[in-house]
Amino acid sequence: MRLLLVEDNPDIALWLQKALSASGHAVDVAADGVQADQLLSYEPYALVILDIGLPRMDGFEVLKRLRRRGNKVPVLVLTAQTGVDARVHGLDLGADDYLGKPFELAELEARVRALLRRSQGKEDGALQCGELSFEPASKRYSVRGQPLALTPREMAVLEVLLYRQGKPVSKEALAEQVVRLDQDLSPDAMEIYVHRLRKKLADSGVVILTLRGLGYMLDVAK
Amino acid sequence: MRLLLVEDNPDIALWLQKALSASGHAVDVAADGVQADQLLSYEPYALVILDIGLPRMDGFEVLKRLRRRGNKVPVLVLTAQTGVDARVHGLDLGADDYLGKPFELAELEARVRALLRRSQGKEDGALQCGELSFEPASKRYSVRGQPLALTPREMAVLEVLLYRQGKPVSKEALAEQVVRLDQDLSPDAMEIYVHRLRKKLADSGVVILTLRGLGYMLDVAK
DNA sequence: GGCAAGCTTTCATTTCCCTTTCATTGCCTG
DNA sequence: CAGGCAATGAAAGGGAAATGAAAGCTTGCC
Repeated sequence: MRLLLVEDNPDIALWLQKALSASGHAVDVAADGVQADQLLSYEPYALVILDIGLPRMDGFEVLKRLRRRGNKVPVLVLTAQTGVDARVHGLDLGADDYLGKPFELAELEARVRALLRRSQGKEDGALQCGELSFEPASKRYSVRGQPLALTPREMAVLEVLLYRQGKPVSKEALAEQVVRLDQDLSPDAMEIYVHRLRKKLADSGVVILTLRGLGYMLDVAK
Repeated sequence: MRLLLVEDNPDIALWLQKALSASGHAVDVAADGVQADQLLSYEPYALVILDIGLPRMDGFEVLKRLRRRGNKVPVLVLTAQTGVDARVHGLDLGADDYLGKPFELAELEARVRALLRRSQGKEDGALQCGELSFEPASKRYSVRGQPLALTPREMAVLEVLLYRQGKPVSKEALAEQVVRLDQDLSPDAMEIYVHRLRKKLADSGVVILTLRGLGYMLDVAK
């Protein structure tokens, strides 16, 4: 994972950079707020470790500007200020975690792991295939940002196909995933849903292929 | 929003429940740690207010178990212990904010608002959607500056929809956020509130869409 | 060609949602 | 304390969308 460490004290910066590199991360270091702000506006990072006391632009300002640009990257704030007010301030600005100095290296590493894990977990929230994307949390599909109106059954079928994109799914398997155990549904009904889905997905950059005798497969259109 | 208040002192519990209910929240009360732990494992809350000194299981343990289950609900910790150690302990366990006893009611309410706002990923004080705006501090809705007359239930429903604007909210989820545990309300009643809200929001530039099978969604009118 | 698998349309049924009505409750006011 | 009023939510009827069976048609494979 690629991290940005924003820390003006060269000793601490070097110490943390070494430790985090040893954990297998790629660590960039910014020594002041302006430099951090610039890096963050065009480089993609998986995590930011942000000191508050910085030359030229303080950490709160860096954070505020970051969030104002709509960047959702997880931010771990480091600070010597232990007051609740400072913590509340940081969290209100969109920090994801907070660590007061001095801290144990082990604790920092644990929090970095936790934040990365959490943000990775969020990403399995957005399934994509070609121009089609799916948000499991809200059960919504969209094509190039345009929401796609699907019926519940259609959503269920498409979801299964999406999770197994590039792999064939038999009609029987589909039927089992789509209805509850206590219900009875002929696998032939899948043909109807696939038919309706194909119409609605006509210009979505995604197609449902038929693999005769095997089932259906979601794939990007060519 | 539906809150859980965990407080063993009946006087304080009643006082806070009344105050928070007056702010338009649905407030359940748990009088000991075990009860709180059980409620938190199967009821959805938007916020937890957690006293530390509790019978049967202390607040730290409740918090630890809550986070271990992966529950991310915001937690505001109340405590008579003013030491930094206790505070750090609570925050390390995953508390989101910290308030020492005694406290002003106004401060508690402010922190509750801040946590609710932050947990929804919003940064502005006033929630907005199209021409409709909502002031959390005073619980007032207005359209183009004109105040909107809503009943308490209508406000509660609209608030939930507003916090999740652009995302569908099922009737069941709505019902759970709008009423307390000891109340009984059929999800079908949501249809009535939505119906009444739609009439009152007729020319507000905001519509409540029906996503069949999914729920309702607040969106700007087109 | 023949057959099986899949495609498409039709349509009755079911499910979900909208809307109105009305009994009940709690609060305000005289 | 009575009467009025607003809020609430259950019930029921109507209607639109979703569903899935049936049946005829098309396509691919031998």
